[in-house]
Amino acid sequence: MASPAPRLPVAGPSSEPKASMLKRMGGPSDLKAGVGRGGIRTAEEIQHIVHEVSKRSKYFKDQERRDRELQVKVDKLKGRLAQEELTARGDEEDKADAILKELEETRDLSRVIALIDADAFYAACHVRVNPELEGKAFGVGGGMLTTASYGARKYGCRSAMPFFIAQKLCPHLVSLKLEPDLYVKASREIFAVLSKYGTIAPASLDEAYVDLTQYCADQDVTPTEAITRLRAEVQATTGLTVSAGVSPNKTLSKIAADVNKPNGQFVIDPTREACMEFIQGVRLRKCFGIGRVCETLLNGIGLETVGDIFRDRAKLYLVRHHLGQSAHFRFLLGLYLGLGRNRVKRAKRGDRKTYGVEKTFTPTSDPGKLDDVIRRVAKSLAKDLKRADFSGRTVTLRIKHADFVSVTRAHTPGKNIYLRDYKDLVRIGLMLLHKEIDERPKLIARGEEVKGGRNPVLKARLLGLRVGNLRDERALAKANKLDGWVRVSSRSTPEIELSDSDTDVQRDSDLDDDEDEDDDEADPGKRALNAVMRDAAIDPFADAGDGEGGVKKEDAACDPAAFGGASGSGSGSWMCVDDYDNDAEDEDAEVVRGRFGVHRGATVPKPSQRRAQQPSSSTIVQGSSLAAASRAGSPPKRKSPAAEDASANEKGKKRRIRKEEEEAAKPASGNEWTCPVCDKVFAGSEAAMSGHVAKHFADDEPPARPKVKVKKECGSLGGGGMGGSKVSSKTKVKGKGRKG
DNA sequence: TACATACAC
DNA sequence: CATGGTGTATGTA
Repeated sequence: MASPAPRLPVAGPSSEPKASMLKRMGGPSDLKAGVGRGGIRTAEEIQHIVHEVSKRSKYFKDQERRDRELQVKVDKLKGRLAQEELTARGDEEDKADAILKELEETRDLSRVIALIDADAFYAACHVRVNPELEGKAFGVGGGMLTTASYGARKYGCRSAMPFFIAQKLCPHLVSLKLEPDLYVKASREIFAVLSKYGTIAPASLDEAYVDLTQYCADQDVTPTEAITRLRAEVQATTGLTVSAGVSPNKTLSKIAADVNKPNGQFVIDPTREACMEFIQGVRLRKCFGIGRVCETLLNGIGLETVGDIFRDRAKLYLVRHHLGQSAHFRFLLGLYLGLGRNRVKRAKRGDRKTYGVEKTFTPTSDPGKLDDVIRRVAKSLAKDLKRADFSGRTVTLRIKHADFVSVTRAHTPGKNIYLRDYKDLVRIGLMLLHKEIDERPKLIARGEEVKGGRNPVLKARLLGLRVGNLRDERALAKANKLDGWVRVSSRSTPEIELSDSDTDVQRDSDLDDDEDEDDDEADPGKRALNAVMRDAAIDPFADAGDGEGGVKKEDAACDPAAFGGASGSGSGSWMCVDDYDNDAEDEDAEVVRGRFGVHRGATVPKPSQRRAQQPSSSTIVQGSSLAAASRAGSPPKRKSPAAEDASANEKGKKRRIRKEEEEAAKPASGNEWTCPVCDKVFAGSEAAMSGHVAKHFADDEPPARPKVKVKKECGSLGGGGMGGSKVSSKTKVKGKGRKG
């Protein structure tokens, strides 16, 4: 901690901003954002402006809190390191070297993997349709910028930046409305071209991995020639430019794609030397899976680049159990070696684990408004589940308090109770929310810890629901050779009546007017596109089981084609399926695999259960039991708002709450649009849309022969971490279906 | 199972 | 005035 002595106050009451905060608030030094080049404003200027505009916001305060907590972590880590060094045995480097040697043996330079990334994709899509925009400074999206054109980036505007801040940086900045159809169309065009060069794995609307190995062999061309042709063809046929990175694995290609962006490429030769040389100087933050926290921790003990991992391998070894998941020792060593996964494979329908919807609104404490948000969210989620034909056992409520601190609360009605209907979701969502609201004052009175400040009245800025422990109704139906649609849609409805008497659901009808664009029949043009995409994306039989709805556990456990992905990453990981290719499949190798095909640590994740494997005879929802369970757990009736205000007063807090509530619970940003594939509504986020729509593309893949799925694998690194994955070695399922 | 955190896009 | 939404993975209890 030793924070620097305060400097002279600069304009206003604020003291000198901390460097970590400047960085946190998205200064141009954020390496991940890849800013730089040809800026009109200096980095300092941008940071200063952003800081000035941000510093009094609640968001900023929250970021400061996180920053402090992170500093504490760093200090702790430093302390541990110092302590470990006192008792070090001196063989730490040897230990690390032994692992390096082990990892080195898994190196596979045989494949040609490319990562293609469109340049300022959303902005480019607009320019394509409206050439006038060329060179102009504009942003796409309302409240939050989804993308900034290169013209705007020169001023420091970046994606994920709130528009009002971007405007401070670039006063003449223009904001364009999101037009999803535009992006989806362009994306499909791009992917269509990519597919001509090999199998692809979309990571988002504008990014995909392509396996060029076969293409290079067939055409007898070098990787450089292949990627040159590919990029030229994309530009010629779509009018959009893309950047690319090519190397023997996804890890390196991802980083390489950034090197000559925009409209450039970087190819790493398939030699150990080239791979290692390339990655040595790379800043840790540039590596997939190393986020701000991990970077900060590593910086704290003196590492800045990938090369430093080797230099400081003894240090890393000493604190290997305190690095957090994202910086797992083996993962870092693998990174240093330039290893990475090299299989390009699309995710399947069955890989999905949760469905969720969340909504931000202007912070409110009004119980009625909060209830309404739950209803809206539940409605949207129910629609998603129905359309996708999934149901789930666990419902998780997320509450983000007004101060940006969030909590989650989950409920699983019962072992065999699978939910998908609106009323069930609302009931559970409201139950969880009310419990939270009601418990809060008690906890505070008792002096216990609570998130979101000490006010007994809960004030939220976001509510969301997520359903997990999914079951693929479609696969199930198919496996049972039943008429899935009939069975599914008629089943879960009846028990709803049981809940109709519940006080909470009475106002469901209110909902219908106020929201939801169920108007599937709205825009004819959009409808046509929907149809096309839906057909392509949601093959009713895809993944439904090839006659085997469930996968036997043993099979699943041994499928090397694990769902791997970069772990920690959300949608990203989802698409990056696979595992580091390694043909040396023996027991020993198994112990060694993990994120890079290397298993980290001693923990071997257990094969996760296949959800489609439950006996189909179970009903989707056992109506009466659900209703009963729900009632049993239902919280006492809530106090009136007036009573809650009274509590607030006790606490000494004012009642200006009233005022705020007037307009509360309105969407924070007016920017809403609908996914052309499934009609899901978004609030205006490039990433959300990207991740979401890309999944439809992922689903697109036809069922590969009898396939076994696995789960767990993933090695990841990320965020959370990386997990180790375990892949078993023995079976190489290259195709043959197995199963008994 | 329940919850918190980290990460990606 | 003011900072999103969807999803995955992991550790820990």
